[in-house]
Amino acid sequence: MKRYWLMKTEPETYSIDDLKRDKSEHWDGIRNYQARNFMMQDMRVGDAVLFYHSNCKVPGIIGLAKVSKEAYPDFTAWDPEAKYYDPKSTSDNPRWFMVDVAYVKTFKEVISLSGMREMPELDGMRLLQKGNRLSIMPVEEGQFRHICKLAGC
DNA sequence: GCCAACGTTGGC
DNA sequence: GCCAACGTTGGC
Repeated sequence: MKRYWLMKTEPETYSIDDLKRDKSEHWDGIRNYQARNFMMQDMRVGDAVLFYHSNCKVPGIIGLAKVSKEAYPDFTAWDPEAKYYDPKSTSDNPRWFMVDVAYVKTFKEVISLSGMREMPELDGMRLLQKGNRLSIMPVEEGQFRHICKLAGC
């Protein structure tokens, strides 16, 4: 069964343009167990990913990507120089995992968070729930289709 | 830059 | 196992 996801990133750190340039990239730095478990247990190659820009002028969904490699250990956790170094994660017993994500398309216009809050079709969407801080979360098929339709894809 | 919401850590 | 303290996320 194909699944649908939303993945957040700060455009100043890694934007949709960066992914377009790289074509496919490993999604390192996830240090939250819920997000990790989604990657490890549920993400499969070919799953669709809504690409979300956070912490910026107009937060919202800016494009489409897809999972291009299933979960494997996040080796950046082993690097003492890396920003998300975690001494409790080792190569023998990795604590953190990542998937690879491939570029699909950039939307002509960002589908803003505030806009999505106005859409009755998206009622109950996880992204819109109060206090939500997950950087990786599942999206229901109907919600995904609605967003795709708006984006013209 | 502020701050609400949430997750994690660690003392007890 | 409780919970206070702390750190982080991310909208505004």
